[in-house]
Amino acid sequence: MPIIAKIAVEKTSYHFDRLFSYSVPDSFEVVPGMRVVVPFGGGNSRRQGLVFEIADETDQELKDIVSVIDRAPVLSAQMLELAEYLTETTFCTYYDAVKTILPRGFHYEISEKYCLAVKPEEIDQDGLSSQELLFIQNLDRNPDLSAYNNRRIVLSLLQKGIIRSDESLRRRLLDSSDRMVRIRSDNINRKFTPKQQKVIDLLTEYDSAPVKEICTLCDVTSAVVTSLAKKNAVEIYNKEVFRTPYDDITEIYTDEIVLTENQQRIYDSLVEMSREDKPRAALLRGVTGSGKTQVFLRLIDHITSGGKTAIMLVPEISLTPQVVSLFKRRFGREVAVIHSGLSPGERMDEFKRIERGEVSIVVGTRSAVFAPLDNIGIIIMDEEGESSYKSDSSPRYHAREIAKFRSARHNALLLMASATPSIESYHSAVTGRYALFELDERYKGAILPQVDIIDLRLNQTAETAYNPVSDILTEELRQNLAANRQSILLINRRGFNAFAACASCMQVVKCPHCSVSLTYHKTNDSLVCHYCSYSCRFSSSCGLCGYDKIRLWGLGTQRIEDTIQQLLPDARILRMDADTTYSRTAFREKFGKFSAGHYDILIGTQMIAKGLDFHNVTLVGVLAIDGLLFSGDYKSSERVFSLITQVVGRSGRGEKKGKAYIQTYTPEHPVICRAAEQNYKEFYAEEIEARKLMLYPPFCDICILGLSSVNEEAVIKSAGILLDIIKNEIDSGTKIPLRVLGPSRAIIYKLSNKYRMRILIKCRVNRELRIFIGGILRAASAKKEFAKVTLYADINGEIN
DNA sequence: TACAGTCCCTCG
DNA sequence: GAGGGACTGTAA
Repeated sequence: MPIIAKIAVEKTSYHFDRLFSYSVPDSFEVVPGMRVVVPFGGGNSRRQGLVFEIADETDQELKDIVSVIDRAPVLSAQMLELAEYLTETTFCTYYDAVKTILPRGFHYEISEKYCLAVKPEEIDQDGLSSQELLFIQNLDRNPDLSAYNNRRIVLSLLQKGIIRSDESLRRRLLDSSDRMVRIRSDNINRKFTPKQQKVIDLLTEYDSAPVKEICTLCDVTSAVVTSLAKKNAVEIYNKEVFRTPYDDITEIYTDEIVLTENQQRIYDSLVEMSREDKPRAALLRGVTGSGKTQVFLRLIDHITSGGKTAIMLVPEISLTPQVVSLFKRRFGREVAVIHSGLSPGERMDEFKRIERGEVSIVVGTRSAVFAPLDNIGIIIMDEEGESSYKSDSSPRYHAREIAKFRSARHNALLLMASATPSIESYHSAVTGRYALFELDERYKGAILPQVDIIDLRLNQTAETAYNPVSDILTEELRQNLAANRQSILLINRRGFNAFAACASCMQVVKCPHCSVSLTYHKTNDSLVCHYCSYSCRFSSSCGLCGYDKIRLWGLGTQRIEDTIQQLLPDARILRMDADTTYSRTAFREKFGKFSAGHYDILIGTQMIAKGLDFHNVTLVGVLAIDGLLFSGDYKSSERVFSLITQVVGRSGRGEKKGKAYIQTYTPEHPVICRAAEQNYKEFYAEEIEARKLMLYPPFCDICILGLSSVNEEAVIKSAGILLDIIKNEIDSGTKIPLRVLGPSRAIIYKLSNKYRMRILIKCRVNRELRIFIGGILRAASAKKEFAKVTLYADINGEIN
């Protein structure tokens, strides 16, 4: 009975995706987790696939697997289970799930090339169309000719036997490898040429060696080794050389981590929880600077010395280089680092090191939650409320959900930590689903900064009323500068002015491709779209009314930099935003310089708010945060509270007490007030009431069905059809409780020339609901009206 | 009668 | 997303 393999096939679309069965020819050795090449669809085009299951029952005629890519599985049974979980919860195809888990470097690209199957003079020209003849002529000149655009011609020529396919797998990225040779002991008693014998002698001694080395030692060319390989006397293989990032750290610090009494108490309880050997979840809320990292290090020390492994998730590596180097310094080569800044090769190397069990600790961003570790004892998520843990492109997973799944499979402890946990997580903690731990004091006796609100409507004289930086804050900056201490100013908008508008007709200058206003950048005197990067020369004449009255309004980082420089000409100012700091290295370098005291004032967007310790910063100013409060998303309060708390937390981390000021036009806003008080519990109490009232998470889940298209009519029409499908499904007796809102325009209706609509469903996410949503997506995307429309489902993502 | 265009279905 | 079959309209 032929063996059949159930295979995830690449390049399928969601509405017909599933595991496809193929029969495995006897000559192939195939186990789950291996990648194979299979024929797919009517044209039997070659596709990659990954074997999920092997079964031996056979019900029907199946196509054969064409070839096997891997010699050993690239995904373990547990990782396959994880892939299945991803497809079910994020509505992606099986192969997309595989691609998400495997690093890019693993992906092959199948290129179908063709060559002539007969001699040119033997071609019967009369039997061919002019297009076919042209194809053959081009094939001669350009054998790489893509079959993609000429499918019909290719198929017809294949059928006539004039061309044949010359299939090859092209790997996007090759292993960094050395060609190695090893002896095959069963075959060494045959006769060899003198040169070959020399090689065999050397290899009997060393067993294996790099080809290069053998050739040098025996003074032969690699041809000798190759011919030995042909005789099956030796085997040539590739040795992988591992490139480890952050390898520059050589010294390992092993000194005892001293915990404060509170830290110790929490550590002890967490150790106790981890001993239970069943999945547990805990939330650690610790104010900025309370030394959560020390607790993490001790915990991981404990877990790994017990033979288990650990995953440490951080929101963004470039924002937290200190955490990484801390781990590297403590655990050395036991640590693998995974994040988006790695080259594909580096990523693949780290993946392999983890898979082979060469490391016991993985530190990384969102995708590190897929690290192929075995026997996981603990998963830690630092800054658990950060939005970067949620993927905003397919598959739209949340690292927290994946972490929960994995901790359940491994009976591991999941520890979430933050100064400002997400409302959902804190709710789970106070209602007892997670264990709750709190650290309300800063480490080493440092105290939280005193925070004052500056009401921009008051406190200003007539002349200074329109200054972007208030008199009080200016004076504080001056004093801090005089005292030789550093200051940080947060302004959540890059560029010089926030927008440009005509003073005559009051129209705001908008991006031609997006429904957002353009931001003025002084450096090149241009208006820039922060969403699609469109830019144009600034002109003061209004395109709509013709008057020469375009004026600039609002604040950006550049404007603040200019203003401060004028007010405090002696200050050394560093500006950090996406314009000045586009790379990881630029980021690290700038932070290093500021830390070393080369600058007095740091001005930046939210990228400066997180993670780092500056001991000489004693003043923080938050400018123009009001806009963020009204962004239309139910998470906006949470985001603003967290951002203010984090940036304010940069102040007074050393021995000197810190101060912070929040400039605002809405000083009575509860979120601003609670942030100024640094009172998370009160903020939570107010916010949870609002969520309950408005029926937002955690009191329900929100599923967004998003549609986008360059064709405005198509997107509006398909949104209507989507709503009909949902209504039909509900009428036909679905008992799932849910509320459907919309369709409505996305907050940014037009983005990069695509029109965007959405339908919002308030519901409770469970298996039944996911099947319901999956069914709707399948039903919709199979319809012709959706041909030009991109459709996706996102659960508890940002409402945009 | 031959074909191009279109709709719709399937993909193992 | 691509191929293929069935069906339809149209030119000769």
